[in-house]
Amino acid sequence: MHAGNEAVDLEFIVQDVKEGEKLELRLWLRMLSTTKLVSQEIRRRLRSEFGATLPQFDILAQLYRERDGLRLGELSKRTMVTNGNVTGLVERLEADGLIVRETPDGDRRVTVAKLTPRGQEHFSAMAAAHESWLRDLMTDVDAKAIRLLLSNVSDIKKSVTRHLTEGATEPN
Amino acid sequence: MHAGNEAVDLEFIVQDVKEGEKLELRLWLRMLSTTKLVSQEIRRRLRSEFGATLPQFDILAQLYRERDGLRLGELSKRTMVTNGNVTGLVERLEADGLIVRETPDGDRRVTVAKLTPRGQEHFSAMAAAHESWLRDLMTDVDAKAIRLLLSNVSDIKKSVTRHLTEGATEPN
DNA sequence: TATTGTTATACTCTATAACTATA
DNA sequence: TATAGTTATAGAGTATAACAATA
Repeated sequence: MHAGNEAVDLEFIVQDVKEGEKLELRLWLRMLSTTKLVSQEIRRRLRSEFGATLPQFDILAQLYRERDGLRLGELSKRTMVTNGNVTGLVERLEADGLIVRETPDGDRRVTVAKLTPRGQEHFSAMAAAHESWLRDLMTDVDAKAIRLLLSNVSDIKKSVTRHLTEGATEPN
Repeated sequence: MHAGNEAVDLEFIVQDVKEGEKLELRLWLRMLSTTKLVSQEIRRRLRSEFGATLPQFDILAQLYRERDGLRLGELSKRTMVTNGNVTGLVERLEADGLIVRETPDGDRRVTVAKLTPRGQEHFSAMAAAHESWLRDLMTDVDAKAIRLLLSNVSDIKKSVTRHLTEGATEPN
């Protein structure tokens, strides 16, 4: 796919320099395609085996770890889904009987969503399957690399978050 | 949020073991949330500054690097978008005057999509902006970590791909 | 007035399957 | 018969903004 042998060394150098200038871009594209690959598979399985979508799974996961439930605004922040769209997601999950909405005494503007017993059971099964899918898909990656990735991906997230929040609040 | 001090050590150990058993899951969740964070920002900027979506950007990027264009089936594979949906994406881009569809002589079933001159110009500007957004967002991550991530994320992708293709073809 | 959610809207993406034209 | 694309359909997600109820 590349040019003849005579030019290999030069090409290699040139390519290396070029790549060195776009490390962030290359990493992003690689993360994006990898995430897309895995997401599509996970979404497919969630739908066929549990009739759920990824955003729904995300909502349930948040509520599963908060037995007392979460206010919709908080749910919105944690899932990075806008308020208006959280309403729609929560409505579908409520229609499925997996969660309920309650208005606590004291502040009637507030709505708290929490899992029903059936929702807990259902999510528990989903989470177990989900975890085993991932273990299976990543089985060739050694634990050391995963630990490293965990920390490095966190660093990326921190960097991005910092730049986004700074940009929003107009820093010094 | 956690129990009293007496139980701390035990809890710590238990949690460590638990986490040790779910490294893949934790990594996936972290990658997913990071990707979502970045994607939302990139999508927002692509839309507001270029009136484009991420899947559209992806299509254009593929065509940009193949001056002679690509058959829609190939485009479908590379972007991980189904044939039918590629048709829709390509139609919108053609309506915007960024690409054209042509049927080569020889096999009239085939459709090749390629960038128009205007599409090349437009994408060139998008790609430059895109690259600088990412450099900016990831600016706090050092080059060494990025190089490491590049290789490790590749390993993940390979592992996932292997397991998906094996599963599909029923291996030995 | 500010906050919490809801409603409304318009688009795009996604998945699946049936279908047409060509080979 | 197999292949390349298209069409059709249904359902969700996403972003934005206007709105109602409550504080």
